Amino acid sequence: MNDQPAPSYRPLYQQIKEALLSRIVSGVWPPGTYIPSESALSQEYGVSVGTLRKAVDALANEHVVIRHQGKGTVVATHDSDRSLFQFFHFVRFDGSRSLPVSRVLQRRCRQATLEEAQALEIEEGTVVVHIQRIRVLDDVPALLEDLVVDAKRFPALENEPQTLPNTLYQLYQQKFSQSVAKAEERLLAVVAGQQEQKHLGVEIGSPLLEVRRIARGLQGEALEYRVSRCNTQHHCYLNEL
Amino acid sequence: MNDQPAPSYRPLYQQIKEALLSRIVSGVWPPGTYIPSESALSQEYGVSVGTLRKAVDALANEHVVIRHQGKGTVVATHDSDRSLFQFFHFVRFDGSRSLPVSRVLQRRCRQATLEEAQALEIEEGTVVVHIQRIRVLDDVPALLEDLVVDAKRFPALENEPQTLPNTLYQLYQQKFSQSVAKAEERLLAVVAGQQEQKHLGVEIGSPLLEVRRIARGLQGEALEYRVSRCNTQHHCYLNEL
DNA sequence: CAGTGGTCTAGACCACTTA
DNA sequence: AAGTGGTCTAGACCACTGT
Repeated sequence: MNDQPAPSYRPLYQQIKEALLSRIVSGVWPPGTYIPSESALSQEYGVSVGTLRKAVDALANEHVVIRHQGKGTVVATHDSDRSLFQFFHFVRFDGSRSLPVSRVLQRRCRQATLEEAQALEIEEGTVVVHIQRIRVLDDVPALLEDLVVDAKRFPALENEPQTLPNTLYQLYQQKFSQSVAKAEERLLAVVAGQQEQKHLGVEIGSPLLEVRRIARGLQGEALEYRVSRCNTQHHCYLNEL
Repeated sequence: MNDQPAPSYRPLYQQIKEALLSRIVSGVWPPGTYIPSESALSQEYGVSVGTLRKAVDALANEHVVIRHQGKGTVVATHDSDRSLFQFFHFVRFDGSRSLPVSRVLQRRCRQATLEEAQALEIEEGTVVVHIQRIRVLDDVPALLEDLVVDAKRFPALENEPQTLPNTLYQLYQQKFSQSVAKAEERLLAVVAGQQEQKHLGVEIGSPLLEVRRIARGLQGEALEYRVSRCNTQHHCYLNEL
């Protein structure tokens, strides 16, 4: 997405942005910690405050850090209110948000299918952790989700405590040091099968909204491939352009 | 969306941003024209170049203007490549874009339904122009679109030349001085009916992706309400987060 | 070459948070 | 009151576009 086309000239603030990012990625500044003040950082890097600000601005725009006037700049966590809905677009028809409740149906290791391998940019047959869950919105079982992650990147995820947190990305961040920073979603319409009939309470053949998401880390690595099938009788997917 | 909560303090660059915007809205700087240089504007408003830049930056971020290094800053038009795909999210499954070709099926004036009136923020029964068309992607009739606009805002739209341009928003801008700046889309899954069977060549009861879009002008006024039903056999809706 | 936007500087002051 | 990010200034220089 942010491909620089053979730069030949690289603005200072971009170099500093990457320097800061590498300190976040490497774990020097874990999520939730306040990074040094702008004046301190500008001195450390030997640049003006204005230039350093542009670097931090860029990170703030990508939700990697969050600024708080008077307090400081914190590395973003997936429990901060703001970040919660960057990846969750299902709302009531009037546009109001509703918090999902999750129930895990299945959790096991297996080999990646071709589709999953391509999405995760790994070899077909690589061992992945597969989790299936339903998500309840306003007491309606609205989504049936299947997601896979590379087992090497998330060791022993299948043995995590029985009650997985509602926001899985928080778990990825806290237990596996993997922060989801962006994602691509492909949406299409499909028909409900037996599984959806059973878990979502819809009739076989009824239309569902399918969302295929590739979630990516701070440096664009594919972390998770997720397929959600949603009953859009009571909720819809909202996108603002 | 950009609601300021009783500011009590209003940064200079925001005031200037609105001053610039009002000159665009009022037609002093129509779409496609280059606005004065940053130094000229900074002198006119009696602020520093840096402050004026922040104002223009804000407009550029909202795609109201487009900067061109070495040339100047131009008021955005709907034919500029960049702006074309802000509102068109249908792609092939590999993510590559494909240009739509449109064919108008119907065009007439009638009274707004309740749903349309609410979307357009007008009274139920107000006269609207209703256009129905199909859009072909890669030689596949992929979308069936129904859209309505307030007839008062778009006088005699129903009498426009038989061959409406492919990008309607370009027409809105050139003939009616209405620039679409942002939009909200609600996505859900529906089943195909007779109309979709006839025009999209899908079977009755097969699943379709329905997109309900409210397109808004530079100041947030609802300009158009559009419902698209898409056959997602060969294309999908792509969203990057 | 002149003119544009893009980067960078050094410093002042303001608004907000915390102690 | 001290420290943070947010605004604003005035000016220098760089990269890109036209003529």
